[in-house]
Formats: sequence, C-alpha cells, structure tokens
Amino acid sequence: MQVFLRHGYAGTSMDRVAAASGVAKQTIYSHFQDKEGLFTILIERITIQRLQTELGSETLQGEPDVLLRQLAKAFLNKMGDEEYLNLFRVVVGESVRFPELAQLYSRIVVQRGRSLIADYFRSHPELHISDPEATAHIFTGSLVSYIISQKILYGEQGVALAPNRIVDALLQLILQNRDSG
Amino acid sequence: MQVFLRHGYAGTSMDRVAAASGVAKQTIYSHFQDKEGLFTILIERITIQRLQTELGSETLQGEPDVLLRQLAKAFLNKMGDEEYLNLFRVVVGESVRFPELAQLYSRIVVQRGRSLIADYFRSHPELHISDPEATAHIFTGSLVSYIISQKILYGEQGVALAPNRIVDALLQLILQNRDSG
DNA sequence: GTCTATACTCTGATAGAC
DNA sequence: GTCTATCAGAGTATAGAC
Repeated sequence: MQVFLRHGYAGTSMDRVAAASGVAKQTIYSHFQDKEGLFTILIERITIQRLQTELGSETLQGEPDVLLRQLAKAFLNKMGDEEYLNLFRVVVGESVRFPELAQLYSRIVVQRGRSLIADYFRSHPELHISDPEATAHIFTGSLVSYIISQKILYGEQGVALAPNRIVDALLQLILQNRDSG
Repeated sequence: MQVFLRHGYAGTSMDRVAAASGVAKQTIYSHFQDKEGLFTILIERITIQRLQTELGSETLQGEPDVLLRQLAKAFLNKMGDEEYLNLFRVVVGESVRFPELAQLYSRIVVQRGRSLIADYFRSHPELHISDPEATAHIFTGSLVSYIISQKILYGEQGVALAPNRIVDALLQLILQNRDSG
C-alpha cells in the first residue's frame, strides 16, 4: 500500500510491493488476482477505513461558530496528513484508469462529509441558509482546495495563505446572516 | 502531450509518444534530453499557455453580481474541458515526483487567478470584504473543488449537484453584506 | 538494436496444523 | 503423514528507455 501511494499505479512494481510487505511474490499472487486486483482492493480498503477513522458518522451538534471552526480545523488536520495527501494524489492521478475507485472515494469521503454538514445547516434554520447542500459544498470545498493549493501543489512555498484566514473568512460568510437571538 | 495527459508519466511510453506525434523516436531524443526532460517541458509549456488562453491578465470590471456570476460560469466551463481535467490529473498525480511542475501550476494558474479576484474585491469596498485574498480563495476554491468532485471523481453519477446552485449560493454569501446603494 | 525492467509463472524446498 | 501456506529463486515473454 505504501508503495502504491508513493509511486502511483504504473510506477509500482510487484517486486517492490513484495519486498516492502516482506512476503514472496508468489504469496501475493496467491491472494490477489493480479496487479490491478491488488491495487483496487488496497485503495478500496484504505478509503473505507478512512471514513471510519474520520467522522464516526455521528450527527454534528453545538453552537455554529464553535462547531464549524472546530470542524474546519479538524478537517484541515486530517487532510494535511501525508498519507491522506498521497491517497488523494493517487485517486486523482488514476481516476481515468480506475473510475470506480474515484467514484468510491467521491461517495465515501466527499459526499458523506458534505451531507453531514448539510444536515447540520438544515437543523439550524437561524443561519438562514437557503441551499444547505450547496453551502456545505462551499464549506468543504474551500478547505479541500486550500489543502490542494498549499500541500499538493506546494503553493505554501510561494505565497503562503494562513489557514486561519480561510477559516475566519469562511465562518464570517456563513454566519453573517444568522438571527442575533 | 496528449499521450502524457491521458496516461500519466509512468504510463506513457516513448514509442507511443513518437507514434502519436508522427516522428521517429530518434527525432524526439535529438530535441529533448530524455523522457523526464520532455515531460517537464511539455507540461511547462501547456501550463503557461493555459494562463494566456484563460485570463488575459486584464483587470476585472463590472457590477459585482453580474461579473462574478459571469466569471464563475466561465471558470466552470474552462475547467470542465477534458484537456484541462487531464492536465490537472497529471499535475496532481505526479506532484511528488515533479514538485517544480506542481509549483509552477500553482503559481501560474491558482495564485494568479486568486489575486486577480482579490484585486477586484479590493476595488469594491462596498462589498465589505475584510480579507479579499481569503475570500478570493473561497470563490475559486469552491469552483475548483466542484469540478474535482463532479468531473474528476465522477461524483455527478452519484448525487449530482447543479452548477447553478453552487454559483447562486456563493454569490449570495459574498454579496449579502454589501451596501444597498 | 541493446539492455534492463516488469508482470506473471513454475519449481522445489520448508514449516507448521491436525 | 498429509495438507496448506509460504518462500526463494529461476524462467518466460513482453515492454520500454535510449
């Protein structure tokens, strides 16, 4: 898995996989059909595993300004992890060759997170959010694209943009229309 | 170039490059140092070329609600183009192996677009945007992540989210605090 | 055309489970 | 003693960089 995440599908040789996992090549081929099957199952496994690690699918509760800020921070932390970045890189990089994996990732990670937040927005009508789904996308999307531009495209070595500024601006936009009561 | 964009770096053979470009392999090696050099120069070239096609680096002008909507639509159109999607896939997928390319992409495409919009926000104080740079990131980032989730991760085949809903929600958030005059 | 890398297979040997 | 899983390595056919 580490090898695939680091070198991508085409850049990974079965010899290296065997060496890294400490087993004989033959053993791998007795458990998995071929390279493609191994890759597919590994990515599937780690993607689903990520879901459980991340959001225990609990419903979100708490004061909007506190909870949303906390959520944003947790989100940035999780996605900033090197293993997570590599998973994203591989899924995006191989999305043409392995569209089912990309779709799995989309369903499991992206859509799940978005609807969790959308539900939260729906349960807080005082925020006056007319389209919770779209607003939830803006919330998560701003954070995802921040990680992409800073950590994946190494934009932080150019003009760095502090994470707090994104979070502050985002919360200001989302909360500015709520009832004062 | 088409071959690299479609199959990634490791997945591209020089034989195929030669066949696709209609020249002999030897000719390629007489013009470029090696596979890595060819790849680097091609991606550099198309990235820079994209900049000019996209935003002629003109300053943005016009009424916010009109201009921003128009800008968002144009943005979604450009990024939804298949060649553009493939460029993004390759740059992200190879960002560990070719960090300079990722950074070039970040500087040329991401940061340039962001500061163009930030400048526009700065020139419209009636919008009361306290952090133009961060807000510009939210604007572009929401659109980029929309394209990623819909077109790259094929999320549109799951729960589709109409582009208009994103744009509407985004404009509502950004414009809701402006002076009525 | 050359030389290397790679996906995948075949063989024979080793070791533990019952 | 048989069965099953594993291992190490040689071997094949093909693709690929140059």
